[in-house]
Amino acid sequence: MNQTIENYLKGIYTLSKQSPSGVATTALAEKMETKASSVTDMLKKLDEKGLVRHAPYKGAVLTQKGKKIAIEVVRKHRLWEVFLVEKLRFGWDEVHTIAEQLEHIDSAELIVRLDEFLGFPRYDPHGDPIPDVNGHISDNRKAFSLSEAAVGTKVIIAGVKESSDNFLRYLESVALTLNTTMKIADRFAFDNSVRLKVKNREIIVSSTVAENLLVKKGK
Amino acid sequence: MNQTIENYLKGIYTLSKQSPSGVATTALAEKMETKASSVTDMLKKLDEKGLVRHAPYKGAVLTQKGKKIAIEVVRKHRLWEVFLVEKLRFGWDEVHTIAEQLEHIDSAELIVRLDEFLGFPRYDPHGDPIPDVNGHISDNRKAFSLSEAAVGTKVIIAGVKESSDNFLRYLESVALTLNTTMKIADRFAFDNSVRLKVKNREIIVSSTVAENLLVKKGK
DNA sequence: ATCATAATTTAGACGTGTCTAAATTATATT
DNA sequence: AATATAATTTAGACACGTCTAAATTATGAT
Ligand SMILES: [Mn+2]
Ligand SMILES: [Mn+2]
Ligand SMILES: [Mn+2]
Ligand SMILES: [Mn+2]
Repeated sequence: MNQTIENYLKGIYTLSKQSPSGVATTALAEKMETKASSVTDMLKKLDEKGLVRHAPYKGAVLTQKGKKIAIEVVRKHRLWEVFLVEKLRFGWDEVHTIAEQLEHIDSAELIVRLDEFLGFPRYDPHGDPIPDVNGHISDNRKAFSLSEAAVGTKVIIAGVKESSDNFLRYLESVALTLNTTMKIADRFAFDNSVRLKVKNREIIVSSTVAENLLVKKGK
Repeated sequence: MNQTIENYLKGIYTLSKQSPSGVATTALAEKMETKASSVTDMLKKLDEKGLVRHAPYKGAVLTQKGKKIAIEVVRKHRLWEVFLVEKLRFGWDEVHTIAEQLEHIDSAELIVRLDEFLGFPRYDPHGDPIPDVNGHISDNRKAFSLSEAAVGTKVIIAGVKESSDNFLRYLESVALTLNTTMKIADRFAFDNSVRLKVKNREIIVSSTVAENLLVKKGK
């Protein structure tokens, strides 16, 4: 299994959450930073290999075999991200491109040992759940978007919807990092921005930020 | 810089210790597990890129630029080997193929932090010196072959000349691992096999083993 | 239902790294 | 010095992953 194929499978897997009936060629092309015609070529190959079912003009769906590989890649990606942040002290905005490479290292035993070395983490540095060795994903966070949190409640940052480096760096700079507890002080009707109380300080975040920040109920 | 090129440069670098005037196409082909014609093709490309000087029929020599890259790859390979053995508890015979992949991860900052995380190791699990960040290799082991050690002297295992998995597994199975202290009890003239005293036990190793085991003076 | 537009696929090409078979050059033997 | 043999390069091909331009199919607005 090579890198290109693994990256395509992961891309299809990610996009299929939004469009379970079939991932569009154009959407996948954008995700993979390539051209639609290249995607079509690759989908044909993946179909021949039994990793994807590709109905021309109808989009692509992972087979069980393809999904299994995709989830394994996600597991490896997230475990390496934990390693980079917890052991090598990288920031959560710095680990994506490195993990993007490390996820393709081909050694099952390596991942078994890495998992153990890290203490069997359940979530990655962005709050995303780490699939177990059988590919099962259990997300116990009960997370919802900050834009849906009721005014007056306390919440804890549980993850991000969007994990672009820009967004992560913004959050880092205003000290809104994973597991931060905060109180929803206000939501302003005119632009849906949200005022938060974090420890001793207050901060107002835009509706876009609120939309993309995942929280869970706090005490 | 891609994997194939890095592997070729490393291969040329390793072989050039035996033949500094130029690495032969055939030798490189065997090392790279490919055909001589493929090697010729690649040497032409590397020459064009300024990484190698290739005089047709005369062999290949690394340029400064090529040597720099080769040594960086060696540095990364050996640091990852230390990680695998020291942190993930792999055996020294299990790490080569994994490090062969990890050495190509492209991130200078990653290696800086890995080096620090490992406590700036000077030698890898096979006793080979780890080049520093500037590509300088300092080998303070003063190691020599066990086959040259005088009878009656005490020596410490400092490394291996040949690091095939088979040889490493043999050494592991007879508990002749890095930093083991032993006394040269005898060398038998008829086949140059060597009797060693290690702690409370005795073991006889063949001349081939003695030839490929590096030792330094012990107390 | 027709037509314009957008999405997708196909056709033909290219760079990379590899191969086999044939040609060329170096080397060793006589 | 001529010749046999080994080493090396060249010629031509192929799989992979990509591209541009052209053709095809789907969609939705009228
Ligand atoms: Mn990747
Ligand atoms: Mn992540
Ligand atoms: Mn390698
Ligand atoms: Mn080593």
